[in-house]
Order: sequence, then structure tokens, then C-alpha cells
Amino acid sequence: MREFNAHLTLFESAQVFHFRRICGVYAANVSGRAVTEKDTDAFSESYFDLKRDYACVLSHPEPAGLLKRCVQAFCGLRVLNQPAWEATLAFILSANNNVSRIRNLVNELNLAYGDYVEYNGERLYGFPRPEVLARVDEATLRERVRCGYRAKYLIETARLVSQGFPLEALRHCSCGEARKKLMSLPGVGGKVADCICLFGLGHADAFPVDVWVKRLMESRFGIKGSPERVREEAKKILGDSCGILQQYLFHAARTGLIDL
DNA sequence: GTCCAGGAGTAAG
DNA sequence: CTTACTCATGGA
Repeated sequence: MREFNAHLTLFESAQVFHFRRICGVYAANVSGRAVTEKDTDAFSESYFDLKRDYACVLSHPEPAGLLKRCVQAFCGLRVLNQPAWEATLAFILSANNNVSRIRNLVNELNLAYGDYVEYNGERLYGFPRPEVLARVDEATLRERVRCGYRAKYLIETARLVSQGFPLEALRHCSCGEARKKLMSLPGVGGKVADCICLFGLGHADAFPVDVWVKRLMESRFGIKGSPERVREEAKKILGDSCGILQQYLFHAARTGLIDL
């Protein structure tokens, strides 16, 4: 199954926040390149996760046939392989925020401190480099990006990364190890760490538990308790590719396909 | 005005 | 190891 729904994946799914539709094509600056939904090069093939067999993953025998409905409704939704640093910034900004506001914050951050590449005469701004963000004054960042108390987290995390915190190296250790190390970064708790693992480090066995997934796992799976407990139980039930399944379930809950 | 959003940090029990 | 409170912002 090679379906790729660009609108769903790049705009609606809330795993990435800076894609724009330009002349009917979704495009964004990804680590300094103009990436569009039409690209077929090796970088984009990896970024869009086009090699994974989603039919196989989604055939998981999950109770109540929930996934069947999700697969039909969200055919072509894929889990991106973003650069770790880009996912880190975006999901630090995501904490206790709604999707439309996260999109605004990411775009303001990139406009203020990132570089741009051109696509069809339009400027696509990318995430600021760690060394750049590390030198930004906190009050200035708050004022320009309107990101509130998250400004401090962005700057301090940028300092650690620019001073050698091995973000990309976490791609090669286990999800659990990566998660633990990510949580040492300011502004990165368990849920944000799971998002970085899933969307930015290629760990398909990460399972982010936000308010929607928590509600869904309780109402449909009977799993209650702390997000930590929900995460562990869900991983047992859903297996090694639980993160991919999480994305479908999250979207189903958020859009109301599944009433909670 | 209150409540909520892809929560995290901190202090306290 | 849990719970309770605070932290900015903007839209509903």
C-alpha cells in the first residue's frame, strides 16, 4: 500500500506544522531544502515514509474493529520522518496548545529566526539553527513569537543542542533510551519526548499520550490512570508499530470519527 | 467571564 | 511515587 494523502499528512494530521499550499502543492522548508508532496527523491521518500507497508501495520487485530474505520477514513495518512531538531522545536511549542496556535507559533519562530529557500517565487522559512536560537534573548523571543513561557525552554534546549547534545544520534538507540535522554531537555516531558521519537527519530514504537488519546484509550480500551500507565498498556496491546496506529487513532478522536 | 488546547516543571504529600 | 498548582496565549 503506497497511498500518500498529502493534505491529510502534511496539513491536517498535526505532526508537522509549517507546510503551505503553493499553487495547489504542499511545500515546506525541511532542513534547508524545499520539499513538496510531488518529490520522489530519496530524501522525500524517507521523509514521507513511503517505504513502509502500511497495509501490514494497519492490519493489527485491535479490539472492536476500530482501526478498520480509521484506515478507510484516513487512507494515505503517513507518519513522517522529520529531522529530530525540527520535531523538537515544534513539539516543545505544542505543549498545552491547540493545533492552529502551534502552527502560528512555528511559523512565527521560523519567520523571525530561520532561513528561507524559494519555491515558485515564494519564500519557505525553515527552523532556526540551534546556534542561532541559543543566542536569542528570552524577552525578545516572547515578544516576537508570542510563545509565552515556552521561550525559555526553546532557548535552553537550543543551547544544549548547540553545545553537543546528540539529538540525531538518538535515532540509533532504543525508543526507551531516546525517550529518557530527551526528557533531560527543558520543555521536554514524556509526551513531547514520545512525539520527537515518533516523528523525528523514526521510532515507530513510541506512543504519545495527549488528551485525545488518553480519552480514547479509556473509553474504547478501558485503560485508565496516568498517561504513563496508559502508554505502557497501549504499547502492550498495539505492539511494535503502535506509534503508527496511534496516529490513526489520534486523528479519529480529534476529528470526531470516533465519539468518545 | 470561563474553558480548553498533541503538557511540563515544581513543590508538597 | 502520586497529586496540586502554576505557567502564556488565543479561540470558542
